[in-house]
Amino acid sequence: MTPRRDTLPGRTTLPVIGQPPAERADAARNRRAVLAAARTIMVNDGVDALCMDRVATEAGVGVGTVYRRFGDRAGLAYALLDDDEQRFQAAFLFGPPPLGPGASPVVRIRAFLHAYVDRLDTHARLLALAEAQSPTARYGNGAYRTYRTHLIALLTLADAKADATYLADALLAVLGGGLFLHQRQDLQFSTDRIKIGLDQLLTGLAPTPALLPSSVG
Amino acid sequence: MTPRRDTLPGRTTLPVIGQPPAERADAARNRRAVLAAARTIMVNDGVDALCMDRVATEAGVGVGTVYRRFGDRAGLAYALLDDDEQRFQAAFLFGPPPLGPGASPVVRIRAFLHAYVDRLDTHARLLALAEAQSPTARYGNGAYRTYRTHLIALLTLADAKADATYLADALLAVLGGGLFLHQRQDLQFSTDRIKIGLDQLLTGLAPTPALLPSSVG
DNA sequence: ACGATAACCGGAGTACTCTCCATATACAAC
DNA sequence: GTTGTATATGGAGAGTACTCCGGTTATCGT
Repeated sequence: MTPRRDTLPGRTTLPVIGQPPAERADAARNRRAVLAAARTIMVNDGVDALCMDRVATEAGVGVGTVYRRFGDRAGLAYALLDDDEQRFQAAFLFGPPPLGPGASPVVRIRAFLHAYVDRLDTHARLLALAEAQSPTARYGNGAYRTYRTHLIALLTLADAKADATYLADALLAVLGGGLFLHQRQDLQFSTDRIKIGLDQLLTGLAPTPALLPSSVG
Repeated sequence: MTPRRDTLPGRTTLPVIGQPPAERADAARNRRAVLAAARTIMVNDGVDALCMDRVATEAGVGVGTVYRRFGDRAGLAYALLDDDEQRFQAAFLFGPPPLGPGASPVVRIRAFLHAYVDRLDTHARLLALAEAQSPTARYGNGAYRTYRTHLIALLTLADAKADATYLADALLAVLGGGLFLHQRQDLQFSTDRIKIGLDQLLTGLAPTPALLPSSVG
Protein backbone atom coordinates (compact mmCIF):
# COMPACT_ATOMS: atom_id res chain seq x y z
CA MET A 1 0.00 0.00 0.00
CA THR A 2 1.48 3.34 -1.05
CA PRO A 3 -0.11 6.59 0.10
CA ARG A 4 -2.35 8.24 -2.45
CA ARG A 5 -0.98 11.41 -4.01
CA ASP A 6 -3.95 13.54 -3.04
CA THR A 7 -3.67 12.62 0.62
CA LEU A 8 -0.05 13.61 0.89
CA PRO A 9 0.64 16.13 3.66
CA GLY A 10 1.42 19.64 2.61
CA ARG A 11 -0.54 19.57 -0.58
CA THR A 12 -1.67 23.08 -1.39
CA THR A 13 -4.04 22.55 -4.29
CA LEU A 14 -7.29 20.71 -3.98
CA PRO A 15 -7.26 17.18 -5.36
CA VAL A 16 -9.45 16.70 -8.41
CA ILE A 17 -11.45 13.59 -7.84
CA GLY A 18 -11.73 11.21 -10.75
CA GLN A 19 -9.36 13.10 -12.99
CA PRO A 20 -6.11 11.28 -13.62
CA PRO A 21 -2.94 13.35 -13.44
CA ALA A 22 -1.93 15.02 -16.67
CA GLU A 23 0.09 13.00 -19.15
CA ARG A 24 3.79 13.29 -18.55
CA ALA A 25 5.82 15.12 -21.18
CA ASP A 26 7.86 12.07 -22.24
CA ALA A 27 4.71 9.99 -22.48
CA ALA A 28 3.03 12.58 -24.70
CA ARG A 29 6.07 12.76 -26.94
CA ASN A 30 6.12 9.00 -27.32
CA ARG A 31 2.40 8.87 -28.03
CA ARG A 32 2.79 11.35 -30.86
CA ALA A 33 5.81 9.47 -32.20
CA VAL A 34 3.88 6.20 -32.24
CA LEU A 35 0.88 7.70 -34.02
CA ALA A 36 3.13 9.37 -36.58
CA ALA A 37 4.99 6.13 -37.24
CA ALA A 38 1.73 4.21 -37.58
CA ARG A 39 0.40 6.71 -40.11
CA THR A 40 3.60 6.52 -42.12
CA ILE A 41 3.47 2.74 -42.25
CA MET A 42 -0.20 2.83 -43.23
CA VAL A 43 0.42 5.28 -46.06
CA ASN A 44 3.47 3.46 -47.36
CA ASP A 45 2.56 -0.19 -46.96
CA GLY A 46 -1.15 -0.35 -46.19
CA VAL A 47 -3.20 -1.18 -43.14
CA ASP A 48 -2.12 -4.81 -43.10
CA ALA A 49 1.49 -3.78 -42.50
CA LEU A 50 0.50 -2.21 -39.18
CA CYS A 51 2.18 -4.52 -36.71
CA MET A 52 3.01 -3.45 -33.23
CA ASP A 53 6.68 -4.37 -33.33
CA ARG A 54 7.23 -2.39 -36.47
CA VAL A 55 5.32 0.64 -35.22
CA ALA A 56 7.39 0.58 -32.06
CA THR A 57 10.67 0.28 -33.92
CA GLU A 58 9.88 3.06 -36.37
CA ALA A 59 8.68 5.29 -33.56
CA GLY A 60 11.93 4.65 -31.73
CA VAL A 61 10.26 3.23 -28.61
CA GLY A 62 9.90 -0.18 -27.05
CA VAL A 63 6.89 -2.31 -27.86
CA GLY A 64 5.83 -2.12 -24.23
CA THR A 65 5.36 1.60 -24.63
CA VAL A 66 2.96 1.14 -27.52
CA TYR A 67 0.86 -1.22 -25.44
CA ARG A 68 0.95 1.05 -22.43
CA ARG A 69 -0.39 3.94 -24.53
CA PHE A 70 -2.93 2.17 -26.72
CA GLY A 71 -3.82 -1.04 -24.96
CA ASP A 72 -3.83 -3.24 -28.03
CA ARG A 73 -3.96 -3.22 -31.81
CA ALA A 74 -7.59 -2.14 -31.87
CA GLY A 75 -6.78 0.71 -29.52
CA LEU A 76 -4.09 1.94 -31.85
CA ALA A 77 -6.49 1.72 -34.79
CA TYR A 78 -9.14 3.75 -32.99
CA ALA A 79 -6.53 6.30 -31.93
CA LEU A 80 -5.58 6.76 -35.58
CA LEU A 81 -9.22 7.58 -36.33
CA ASP A 82 -9.67 9.90 -33.41
CA ASP A 83 -9.63 13.17 -35.33
CA ASP A 84 -12.27 11.99 -37.77
CA GLU A 85 -14.20 10.53 -34.89
CA GLN A 86 -14.35 13.85 -33.06
CA ARG A 87 -15.57 15.61 -36.16
CA PHE A 88 -18.18 12.96 -36.91
CA GLN A 89 -19.57 12.98 -33.39
CA ALA A 90 -19.68 16.76 -33.31
CA ALA A 91 -21.59 16.71 -36.59
CA PHE A 92 -24.37 14.38 -35.50
CA LEU A 93 -24.57 15.70 -31.94
CA PHE A 94 -24.28 19.44 -32.45
CA GLY A 95 -24.00 20.13 -36.18
CA PRO A 96 -26.59 21.42 -38.61
CA PRO A 97 -29.51 19.30 -39.85
CA PRO A 98 -30.20 16.82 -41.28
CA LEU A 99 -27.41 15.13 -39.33
CA GLY A 100 -27.63 17.31 -36.25
CA PRO A 101 -30.57 18.54 -34.15
CA GLY A 102 -33.40 20.23 -35.97
CA ALA A 103 -34.51 17.58 -38.42
CA SER A 104 -37.03 14.88 -37.64
CA PRO A 105 -35.73 11.69 -35.96
CA VAL A 106 -36.14 9.54 -39.07
CA VAL A 107 -34.38 12.06 -41.26
CA ARG A 108 -31.56 12.26 -38.75
CA ILE A 109 -31.22 8.50 -38.58
CA ARG A 110 -31.05 8.33 -42.33
CA ALA A 111 -28.44 11.09 -42.45
CA PHE A 112 -26.45 9.26 -39.80
CA LEU A 113 -26.47 6.01 -41.76
CA HIS A 114 -25.43 7.74 -44.96
CA ALA A 115 -22.67 9.66 -43.23
CA TYR A 116 -21.45 6.46 -41.62
CA VAL A 117 -21.24 4.81 -45.03
CA ASP A 118 -19.11 7.67 -46.32
CA ARG A 119 -16.88 7.29 -43.30
CA LEU A 120 -16.59 3.55 -43.93
CA ASP A 121 -15.58 4.24 -47.48
CA THR A 122 -12.45 5.93 -46.17
CA HIS A 123 -11.70 3.88 -43.08
CA ALA A 124 -13.24 0.44 -43.51
CA ARG A 125 -9.92 -1.40 -43.47
CA LEU A 126 -8.83 0.18 -40.23
CA LEU A 127 -12.24 -0.33 -38.65
CA ALA A 128 -12.32 -3.94 -39.77
CA LEU A 129 -8.92 -4.44 -38.18
CA ALA A 130 -10.18 -3.05 -34.90
CA GLU A 131 -13.41 -5.06 -35.01
CA ALA A 132 -11.48 -8.26 -35.61
CA GLN A 133 -9.59 -7.85 -32.36
CA SER A 134 -12.10 -10.01 -30.56
CA PRO A 135 -15.67 -11.03 -31.35
CA THR A 136 -17.18 -8.48 -28.98
CA ALA A 137 -14.43 -5.83 -29.12
CA ARG A 138 -16.50 -3.48 -31.21
CA TYR A 139 -19.27 -3.12 -28.67
CA GLY A 140 -17.07 -1.99 -25.80
CA ASN A 141 -15.49 0.82 -27.79
CA GLY A 142 -16.44 4.31 -26.69
CA ALA A 143 -17.29 5.52 -30.18
CA TYR A 144 -19.61 2.58 -30.72
CA ARG A 145 -21.42 3.31 -27.49
CA THR A 146 -21.93 6.90 -28.54
CA TYR A 147 -23.46 5.82 -31.86
CA ARG A 148 -25.64 3.37 -30.04
CA THR A 149 -26.92 5.91 -27.55
CA HIS A 150 -27.60 8.37 -30.34
CA LEU A 151 -29.56 5.85 -32.39
CA ILE A 152 -31.52 4.61 -29.41
CA ALA A 153 -32.66 8.16 -28.67
CA LEU A 154 -33.69 8.81 -32.27
CA LEU A 155 -35.38 5.44 -32.74
CA THR A 156 -37.35 5.93 -29.56
CA LEU A 157 -38.57 9.31 -30.78
CA ALA A 158 -39.43 7.82 -34.17
CA ASP A 159 -41.42 4.89 -32.85
CA ALA A 160 -42.12 4.48 -29.17
CA LYS A 161 -43.37 0.94 -29.67
CA ALA A 162 -40.18 -0.40 -31.23
CA ASP A 163 -37.34 -2.03 -29.30
CA ALA A 164 -34.93 0.81 -29.91
CA THR A 165 -32.14 -0.82 -27.94
CA TYR A 166 -32.25 -3.86 -30.16
CA LEU A 167 -32.64 -1.94 -33.39
CA ALA A 168 -29.72 0.39 -32.70
CA ASP A 169 -27.31 -2.53 -32.54
CA ALA A 170 -28.99 -4.11 -35.54
CA LEU A 171 -28.46 -1.02 -37.69
CA LEU A 172 -24.86 -0.73 -36.54
CA ALA A 173 -24.30 -4.41 -37.33
CA VAL A 174 -25.19 -3.68 -40.93
CA LEU A 175 -22.49 -1.00 -40.86
CA GLY A 176 -19.71 -3.35 -39.77
CA GLY A 177 -16.33 -2.89 -41.38
CA GLY A 178 -16.03 -6.51 -42.46
CA LEU A 179 -19.43 -6.50 -44.17
CA PHE A 180 -18.65 -3.22 -45.88
CA LEU A 181 -15.41 -4.57 -47.29
CA HIS A 182 -17.28 -7.62 -48.54
CA GLN A 183 -19.92 -5.48 -50.20
CA ARG A 184 -17.46 -3.13 -51.84
CA GLN A 185 -14.74 -5.59 -52.84
CA ASP A 186 -16.32 -8.98 -53.36
CA LEU A 187 -19.80 -7.88 -54.44
CA GLN A 188 -18.70 -4.65 -56.13
CA PHE A 189 -21.54 -2.64 -54.57
CA SER A 190 -21.41 1.12 -54.91
CA THR A 191 -21.81 3.19 -51.79
CA ASP A 192 -25.10 4.45 -53.26
CA ARG A 193 -26.43 0.93 -53.44
CA ILE A 194 -25.54 0.42 -49.80
CA LYS A 195 -27.26 3.65 -48.84
CA ILE A 196 -30.39 2.65 -50.74
CA GLY A 197 -30.35 -0.70 -49.00
CA LEU A 198 -30.13 1.01 -45.64
CA ASP A 199 -33.03 3.22 -46.65
CA GLN A 200 -35.10 0.12 -47.29
CA LEU A 201 -34.34 -1.18 -43.82
CA LEU A 202 -35.12 2.17 -42.26
CA THR A 203 -38.30 2.77 -44.23
CA GLY A 204 -39.60 -0.50 -42.89
CA LEU A 205 -38.79 0.44 -39.34
CA ALA A 206 -40.19 3.95 -39.36
CA PRO A 207 -42.16 4.79 -42.49
CA THR A 208 -42.17 8.41 -43.47
CA PRO A 209 -43.54 9.66 -46.78
CA ALA A 210 -40.83 12.29 -47.12
CA LEU A 211 -38.17 9.60 -46.92
CA LEU A 212 -39.20 7.61 -49.94
CA PRO A 213 -36.31 7.37 -52.35
CA SER A 214 -35.86 10.20 -54.75
CA SER A 215 -32.14 10.78 -54.58
CA VAL A 216 -29.58 9.18 -52.38
CA GLY A 217 -27.47 12.17 -51.41
CA MET B 1 5.49 -31.32 -64.69
CA THR B 2 4.37 -34.80 -63.63
CA PRO B 3 1.99 -36.86 -65.78
CA ARG B 4 -1.67 -36.71 -64.73
CA ARG B 5 -3.01 -39.84 -63.15
CA ASP B 6 -5.89 -40.25 -65.59
CA THR B 7 -3.60 -40.17 -68.61
CA LEU B 8 -1.41 -42.98 -67.39
CA PRO B 9 -1.12 -45.86 -69.89
CA GLY B 10 -2.85 -49.07 -69.00
CA ARG B 11 -5.57 -47.50 -66.92
CA THR B 12 -8.66 -49.70 -67.02
CA THR B 13 -11.30 -47.55 -65.35
CA LEU B 14 -12.61 -44.30 -66.72
CA PRO B 15 -11.27 -41.21 -65.05
CA VAL B 16 -13.84 -39.19 -63.13
CA ILE B 17 -13.44 -35.59 -64.13
CA GLY B 18 -13.63 -33.01 -61.40
CA GLN B 19 -13.87 -35.46 -58.55
CA PRO B 20 -10.85 -35.50 -56.30
CA PRO B 21 -9.52 -38.93 -55.39
CA ALA B 22 -11.02 -40.46 -52.27
CA GLU B 23 -9.47 -39.52 -48.94
CA ARG B 24 -6.69 -41.85 -47.98
CA ALA B 25 -7.28 -44.12 -45.00
CA ASP B 26 -4.59 -42.58 -42.83
CA ALA B 27 -5.88 -39.11 -43.61
CA ALA B 28 -9.40 -40.07 -42.62
CA ARG B 29 -8.19 -41.57 -39.37
CA ASN B 30 -6.27 -38.42 -38.53
CA ARG B 31 -9.21 -36.20 -39.42
CA ARG B 32 -11.41 -38.10 -36.99
CA ALA B 33 -8.72 -37.99 -34.30
CA VAL B 34 -8.36 -34.22 -34.67
CA LEU B 35 -12.10 -33.62 -34.46
CA ALA B 36 -12.39 -35.88 -31.42
CA ALA B 37 -9.53 -34.11 -29.67
CA ALA B 38 -11.01 -30.71 -30.47
CA ARG B 39 -14.38 -31.73 -29.05
CA THR B 40 -12.76 -33.04 -25.88
CA ILE B 41 -10.84 -29.81 -25.36
CA MET B 42 -13.98 -27.76 -25.98
CA VAL B 43 -16.01 -29.75 -23.48
CA ASN B 44 -13.31 -29.72 -20.81
CA ASP B 45 -11.81 -26.28 -21.11
CA GLY B 46 -14.13 -24.22 -23.30
CA VAL B 47 -13.94 -22.84 -26.80
CA ASP B 48 -11.14 -20.43 -25.93
CA ALA B 49 -8.84 -23.33 -25.13
CA LEU B 50 -9.07 -24.51 -28.74
CA CYS B 51 -5.58 -23.84 -30.00
CA MET B 52 -4.11 -25.65 -32.93
CA ASP B 53 -0.96 -26.83 -31.17
CA ARG B 54 -2.94 -28.37 -28.38
CA VAL B 55 -5.48 -29.99 -30.69
CA ALA B 56 -2.62 -31.49 -32.70
CA THR B 57 -0.82 -32.78 -29.63
CA GLU B 58 -3.92 -34.33 -28.08
CA ALA B 59 -4.88 -35.90 -31.38
CA GLY B 60 -1.40 -37.37 -31.64
CA VAL B 61 -0.57 -35.72 -34.96
CA GLY B 62 1.65 -32.88 -36.09
CA VAL B 63 0.30 -29.38 -36.32
CA GLY B 64 0.90 -29.43 -40.07
CA THR B 65 -1.64 -32.23 -40.36
CA VAL B 66 -4.33 -30.17 -38.65
CA TYR B 67 -3.75 -27.33 -41.10
CA ARG B 68 -3.71 -29.67 -44.10
CA ARG B 69 -7.11 -31.06 -43.11
CA PHE B 70 -8.88 -27.93 -41.96
CA GLY B 71 -7.06 -25.01 -43.49
CA ASP B 72 -7.10 -22.79 -40.44
CA ARG B 73 -8.74 -22.24 -37.08
CA ALA B 74 -12.01 -21.14 -38.65
CA GLY B 75 -12.03 -24.26 -40.82
CA LEU B 76 -11.69 -26.42 -37.75
CA ALA B 77 -14.52 -24.55 -36.05
CA TYR B 78 -16.82 -25.01 -39.03
CA ALA B 79 -15.91 -28.69 -39.24
CA LEU B 80 -16.97 -29.10 -35.61
CA LEU B 81 -20.36 -27.69 -36.53
CA ASP B 82 -20.79 -29.73 -39.66
CA ASP B 83 -23.34 -32.19 -38.33
CA ASP B 84 -25.62 -29.44 -37.07
CA GLU B 85 -25.05 -27.55 -40.26
CA GLN B 86 -26.25 -30.45 -42.40
CA ARG B 87 -29.38 -30.82 -40.32
CA PHE B 88 -30.12 -27.10 -40.38
CA GLN B 89 -29.72 -26.80 -44.12
CA ALA B 90 -31.85 -29.87 -44.72
CA ALA B 91 -34.55 -28.34 -42.54
CA PHE B 92 -34.84 -25.05 -44.36
CA LEU B 93 -34.27 -26.48 -47.83
CA PHE B 94 -36.34 -29.67 -47.73
CA GLY B 95 -38.03 -29.90 -44.34
CA PRO B 96 -41.63 -29.21 -43.35
CA PRO B 97 -43.10 -25.69 -43.17
CA PRO B 98 -42.80 -23.09 -41.84
CA LEU B 99 -39.04 -23.48 -42.24
CA GLY B 100 -39.15 -25.56 -45.41
CA PRO B 101 -41.10 -25.23 -48.65
CA GLY B 102 -44.86 -24.84 -48.40
CA ALA B 103 -45.18 -21.71 -46.29
CA SER B 104 -45.20 -18.18 -47.68
CA PRO B 105 -41.84 -16.49 -48.23
CA VAL B 106 -42.20 -14.09 -45.33
CA VAL B 107 -43.20 -16.85 -42.95
CA ARG B 108 -40.23 -18.90 -44.11
CA ILE B 109 -37.84 -16.01 -43.62
CA ARG B 110 -39.16 -15.47 -40.15
CA ALA B 111 -38.84 -19.16 -39.33
CA PHE B 112 -35.29 -19.10 -40.68
CA LEU B 113 -34.33 -16.16 -38.49
CA HIS B 114 -35.81 -17.74 -35.41
CA ALA B 115 -34.16 -21.08 -36.09
CA TYR B 116 -30.85 -19.32 -36.62
CA VAL B 117 -31.17 -17.64 -33.24
CA ASP B 118 -31.73 -20.99 -31.59
CA ARG B 119 -28.66 -22.30 -33.34
CA LEU B 120 -26.64 -19.31 -32.19
CA ASP B 121 -27.73 -19.99 -28.65
CA THR B 122 -25.84 -23.26 -28.78
CA HIS B 123 -22.91 -22.38 -30.99
CA ALA B 124 -22.31 -18.64 -30.79
CA ARG B 125 -18.87 -18.94 -29.22
CA LEU B 126 -17.62 -21.28 -31.90
CA LEU B 127 -19.17 -19.19 -34.67
CA ALA B 128 -17.70 -16.01 -33.22
CA LEU B 129 -14.31 -17.69 -33.20
CA ALA B 130 -14.64 -18.57 -36.86
CA GLU B 131 -15.93 -15.12 -37.82
CA ALA B 132 -13.01 -13.45 -36.08
CA GLN B 133 -10.53 -15.26 -38.29
CA SER B 134 -10.45 -12.33 -40.68
CA PRO B 135 -12.82 -9.43 -41.29
CA THR B 136 -14.36 -11.02 -44.38
CA ALA B 137 -13.86 -14.69 -43.45
CA ARG B 138 -17.53 -15.22 -42.73
CA TYR B 139 -18.70 -14.32 -46.21
CA GLY B 140 -16.54 -16.85 -48.04
CA ASN B 141 -17.76 -19.74 -45.95
CA GLY B 142 -19.94 -22.27 -47.79
CA ALA B 143 -22.64 -22.34 -45.15
CA TYR B 144 -22.93 -18.56 -45.22
CA ARG B 145 -23.33 -18.59 -48.96
CA THR B 146 -26.10 -21.13 -48.69
CA TYR B 147 -27.98 -18.97 -46.18
CA ARG B 148 -27.46 -15.99 -48.40
CA THR B 149 -28.80 -17.68 -51.52
CA HIS B 150 -31.77 -18.97 -49.58
CA LEU B 151 -32.66 -15.55 -48.19
CA ILE B 152 -32.19 -13.84 -51.54
CA ALA B 153 -34.67 -16.22 -53.13
CA LEU B 154 -37.25 -15.73 -50.38
CA LEU B 155 -36.80 -11.96 -50.20
CA THR B 156 -37.22 -11.68 -53.94
CA LEU B 157 -40.45 -13.64 -53.77
CA ALA B 158 -41.65 -11.52 -50.87
CA ASP B 159 -40.96 -8.16 -52.49
CA ALA B 160 -39.73 -7.91 -56.06
CA LYS B 161 -38.90 -4.23 -55.65
CA ALA B 162 -36.46 -4.70 -52.77
CA ASP B 163 -32.71 -5.16 -53.14
CA ALA B 164 -32.77 -8.76 -51.96
CA THR B 165 -29.03 -9.21 -52.42
CA TYR B 166 -28.34 -6.35 -50.05
CA LEU B 167 -31.00 -7.30 -47.54
CA ALA B 168 -29.90 -10.92 -47.27
CA ASP B 169 -26.45 -9.87 -46.06
CA ALA B 170 -28.03 -7.25 -43.82
CA LEU B 171 -30.23 -9.81 -42.07
CA LEU B 172 -27.29 -12.18 -41.67
CA ALA B 173 -25.17 -9.36 -40.25
CA VAL B 174 -27.70 -8.99 -37.46
CA LEU B 175 -27.18 -12.70 -36.78
CA GLY B 176 -23.42 -12.44 -36.33
CA GLY B 177 -21.85 -14.48 -33.55
CA GLY B 178 -20.10 -11.51 -31.97
CA LEU B 179 -23.27 -9.42 -31.82
CA PHE B 180 -25.21 -12.34 -30.40
CA LEU B 181 -22.67 -12.82 -27.60
CA HIS B 182 -22.86 -9.12 -26.85
CA GLN B 183 -26.65 -9.21 -26.71
CA ARG B 184 -26.82 -12.28 -24.53
CA GLN B 185 -23.89 -11.63 -22.19
CA ASP B 186 -23.38 -7.90 -21.92
CA LEU B 187 -26.96 -6.75 -22.50
CA GLN B 188 -28.64 -9.79 -20.94
CA PHE B 189 -31.17 -10.09 -23.77
CA SER B 190 -33.30 -13.22 -23.90
CA THR B 191 -33.47 -15.11 -27.17
CA ASP B 192 -37.13 -14.14 -27.34
CA ARG B 193 -36.25 -10.47 -27.26
CA ILE B 194 -33.83 -11.01 -30.13
CA LYS B 195 -36.48 -12.86 -32.12
CA ILE B 196 -38.99 -10.07 -31.55
CA GLY B 197 -36.39 -7.55 -32.65
CA LEU B 198 -35.81 -9.52 -35.84
CA ASP B 199 -39.56 -9.61 -36.39
CA GLN B 200 -39.61 -5.83 -36.26
CA LEU B 201 -36.93 -5.62 -38.92
CA LEU B 202 -38.70 -8.16 -41.07
CA THR B 203 -42.16 -6.66 -40.67
CA GLY B 204 -40.76 -3.42 -42.00
CA LEU B 205 -39.24 -5.11 -44.99
CA ALA B 206 -42.18 -7.23 -45.99
CA PRO B 207 -45.35 -6.42 -44.09
CA THR B 208 -47.77 -9.24 -43.65
CA PRO B 209 -50.79 -9.02 -41.36
CA ALA B 210 -50.45 -12.63 -40.28
CA LEU B 211 -46.96 -11.95 -39.02
CA LEU B 212 -47.80 -9.36 -36.45
CA PRO B 213 -46.57 -10.50 -33.07
CA SER B 214 -48.81 -12.76 -31.11
CA SER B 215 -46.34 -15.29 -29.84
CA VAL B 216 -42.69 -15.65 -30.58
CA GLY B 217 -42.38 -19.40 -30.99
C1' DA C 1 18.49 22.79 -5.98
C1' DC C 2 16.90 18.36 -4.36
C1' DG C 3 14.92 14.28 -2.67
C1' DA C 4 10.59 11.30 -2.83
C1' DT C 5 7.51 9.09 -5.53
C1' DA C 6 4.58 7.94 -9.13
C1' DA C 7 4.70 7.18 -13.86
C1' DC C 8 7.16 5.57 -17.60
C1' DC C 9 10.45 2.87 -20.38
C1' DG C 10 12.39 -1.05 -23.10
C1' DG C 11 12.91 -5.42 -24.73
C1' DA C 12 13.29 -10.24 -23.45
C1' DG C 13 9.95 -13.65 -22.91
C1' DT C 14 5.44 -16.23 -23.77
C1' DA C 15 1.88 -18.01 -26.54
C1' DC C 16 -0.25 -18.70 -30.68
C1' DT C 17 -1.21 -19.13 -35.82
C1' DC C 18 0.34 -20.67 -39.93
C1' DT C 19 4.11 -22.26 -43.61
C1' DC C 20 7.45 -25.21 -45.59
C1' DC C 21 9.54 -29.26 -47.14
C1' DA C 22 12.27 -33.51 -46.49
C1' DT C 23 10.56 -37.82 -45.41
C1' DA C 24 7.13 -41.50 -45.02
C1' DT C 25 3.01 -44.00 -46.42
C1' DA C 26 -1.07 -45.82 -48.84
C1' DC C 27 -2.82 -47.34 -52.96
C1' DA C 28 -3.08 -48.88 -57.86
C1' DA C 29 -1.24 -51.44 -61.52
C1' DC C 30 1.11 -55.30 -62.93
C1' DG D 1 5.14 -59.18 -54.04
C1' DT D 2 7.12 -55.17 -56.28
C1' DT D 3 7.21 -50.76 -57.86
C1' DG D 4 5.77 -46.09 -59.00
C1' DT D 5 3.43 -42.09 -57.70
C1' DA D 6 0.22 -39.10 -55.52
C1' DT D 7 -0.77 -37.97 -51.11
C1' DA D 8 0.05 -37.40 -46.23
C1' DT D 9 3.06 -36.45 -42.36
C1' DG D 10 5.26 -33.70 -38.61
C1' DG D 11 7.89 -30.52 -36.46
C1' DA D 12 11.18 -26.79 -36.98
C1' DG D 13 10.75 -22.05 -37.99
C1' DA D 14 8.82 -17.44 -39.14
C1' DG D 15 5.78 -13.79 -37.96
C1' DT D 16 2.95 -11.48 -34.70
C1' DA D 17 0.15 -9.97 -30.44
C1' DC D 18 0.72 -9.17 -25.94
C1' DT D 19 2.90 -9.43 -20.86
C1' DC D 20 6.16 -8.59 -17.30
C1' DC D 21 9.30 -6.31 -14.51
C1' DG D 22 13.89 -4.29 -13.25
C1' DG D 23 15.64 0.02 -14.17
C1' DT D 24 14.89 5.03 -15.41
C1' DT D 25 12.93 9.64 -15.43
C1' DA D 26 9.73 13.45 -14.95
C1' DT D 27 7.35 16.04 -11.70
C1' DC D 28 6.03 18.07 -7.33
C1' DG D 29 6.59 19.96 -2.84
C1' DT D 30 9.95 21.84 -0.07
